[in-house]
Amino acid sequence: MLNNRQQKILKLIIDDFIDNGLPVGSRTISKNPTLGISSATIRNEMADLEELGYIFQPHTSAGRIPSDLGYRLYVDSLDTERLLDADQRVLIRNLLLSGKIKAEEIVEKAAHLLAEMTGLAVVASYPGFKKRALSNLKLIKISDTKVLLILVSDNEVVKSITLSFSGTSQDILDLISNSLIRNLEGSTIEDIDIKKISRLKYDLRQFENVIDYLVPILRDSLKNIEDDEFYVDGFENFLTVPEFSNSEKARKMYRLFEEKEVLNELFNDIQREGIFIKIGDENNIPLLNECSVITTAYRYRSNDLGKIVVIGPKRMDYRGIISVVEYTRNTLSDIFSGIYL
Amino acid sequence: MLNNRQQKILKLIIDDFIDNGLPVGSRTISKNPTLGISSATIRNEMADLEELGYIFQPHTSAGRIPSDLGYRLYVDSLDTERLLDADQRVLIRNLLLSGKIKAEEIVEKAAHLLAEMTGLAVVASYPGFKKRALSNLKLIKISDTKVLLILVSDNEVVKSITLSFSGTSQDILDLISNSLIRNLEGSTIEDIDIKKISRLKYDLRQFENVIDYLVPILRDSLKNIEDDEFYVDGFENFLTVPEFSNSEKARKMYRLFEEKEVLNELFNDIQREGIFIKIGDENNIPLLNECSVITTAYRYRSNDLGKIVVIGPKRMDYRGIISVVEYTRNTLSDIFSGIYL
DNA sequence: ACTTAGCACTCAAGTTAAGAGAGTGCTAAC
DNA sequence: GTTAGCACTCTCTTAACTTGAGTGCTAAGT
Repeated sequence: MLNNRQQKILKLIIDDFIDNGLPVGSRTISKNPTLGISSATIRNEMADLEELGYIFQPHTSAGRIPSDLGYRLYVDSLDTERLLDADQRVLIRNLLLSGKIKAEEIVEKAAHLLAEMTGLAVVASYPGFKKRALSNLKLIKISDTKVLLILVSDNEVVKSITLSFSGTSQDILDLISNSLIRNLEGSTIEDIDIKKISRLKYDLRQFENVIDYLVPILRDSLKNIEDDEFYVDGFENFLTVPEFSNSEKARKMYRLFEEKEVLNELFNDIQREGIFIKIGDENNIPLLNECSVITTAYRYRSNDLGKIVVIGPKRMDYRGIISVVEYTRNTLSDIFSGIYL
Repeated sequence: MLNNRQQKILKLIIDDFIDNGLPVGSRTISKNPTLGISSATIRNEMADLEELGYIFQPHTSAGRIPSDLGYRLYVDSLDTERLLDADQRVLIRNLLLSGKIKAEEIVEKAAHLLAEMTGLAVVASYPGFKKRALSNLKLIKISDTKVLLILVSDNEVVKSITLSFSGTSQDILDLISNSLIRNLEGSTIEDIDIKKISRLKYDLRQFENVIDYLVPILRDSLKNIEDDEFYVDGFENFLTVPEFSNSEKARKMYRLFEEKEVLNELFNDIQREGIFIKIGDENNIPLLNECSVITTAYRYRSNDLGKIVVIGPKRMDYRGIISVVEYTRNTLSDIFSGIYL
């Protein structure tokens, strides 16, 4: 489609625009020594590139700005191999490994780290909870009227739910907990149903009335468990992007990161481990049509995925960001595959 | 100090400025029928009010704007009795009582409600954890290498800490949990020390080596418990206040709400139940010297306080906001004193 | 001793005009 | 196919001018 020189010019235009944020003129490009052609020639090429839809002018007599299509070609032809230097690699790995015990905290930390290193907004998730098998469970008395139900999944996620449940001692709760986990262990959390819970009765006939009281409460609260936890970081970075410092847009953006459904929509698209980039209008969420969204997924143990989304203005340092995201993704996969233990 | 008419004029100026956000001129005030004096007279009075420091001009030939001192007098002489109508009272009470079991969720909800009703930023806290007595405790196995320590305080706050601790069965953890709670119950959480933990040994001689391994881990993790949990809501409201839509200020404000130390500083001033207002430079935190900060505390049971802070621009509807804050505070106090049970 | 009409004055904000600067497209020559 | 040259276009900045809201002060009225 594009000849070599056109590609080279397009790349120079986009590089310059990413650096400076101003429309790029023919003279600027012509100064590049590896090209050795005059601005007039560049103008001719630019006219062609514009006709093909890769760049456009914000107004007559202005330089050129890359279109979504232009960014697309640019991004697709980027070579990001081994860009990160050893220092940065060590930094990322050390920070992710430092002092965190809980898997979720590592993911949270990764989101923070990415936000800081890329200067963009980041959302990360930890593999879903409901589809995992239950590995432990405990009922803990917290007051005369309340009991805490703790659920532990086989990927070490812990969720707790407060139940309204009165007049039982911790001793009885311990017995019930033991019986429950014996009956439920290994079921996926979404598969726990009233039938399985009811098996309790056969174990603990002497507490039949307590259990009759507990079973519906348990069932209802299990229904309300949330699946994914999102870790959001770096929203503040949007406040300094000129494009978004407009107060109404900033407010909408803020809301975006607070709404679980939108985040879910964003995450549902991610099904594989590679790095995927959606530019401008390629995004399904209208609010993001001035943004680029970089997504990836890290492998959790062997068969589960955690997801990462990086959101920023279309004008971003794709090369640098892709390599940071990729290395962070790989490091998380490594950590969760256990190679650092 | 100020005669009746001056007070009346000052109030009119501030009311108008709060409504419109523009410097208030003498002609505007003179139109008020209850005053019946000409703009020239008002100008004279305004000159006096300015000399006394209650108002000032942003520039010569502009109308007047209230100074911090002016706002102070205005706020001190506000009468907020019974401003909230029955509908709003019912709304607040019902929302706070609806479907929430966990005390912390009620506080979180209250912060959200306040943010929505006032259009300002809100931070609320739940009574401190470390000074409370321990009421329950449980160790739960979450993987081969990790154990979750659950602590329940006598005010029903639950904290969990993940410990690196391997090679023990849930059965043994249950025994240890039982022994621990027997030895520690009633101690305040900050008073739990290695001496008290070590009593375990006498109870469970058969697991001495497990316990020797566990004790230092427990001690270290108890040190790292965080005291207060903050619920922040309504930051987004700052994005539409013209004064703060400046990107750098918005960013700083965002950071403010993320930094626990700053929030702690804000909360430490609150020691009593009444409504307190700090206007502009009355605030110790420099970033807030263009803001008014309204603080109050709700009573938790009989001897503990939870705190509420509302932050907005100095130009806010003090009357309305004070009454909403006050009613919410009272409702929380009522809920936690148990009168709705 | 207050109050008020009147007037000169000030300042911010909006409007207009001019000019500089960056960049383009096109043409004609190389 | 490339390039120098030139007329043209559009944004952005600056300065000058205008408008309008509001003030302070003075002098006359109550």
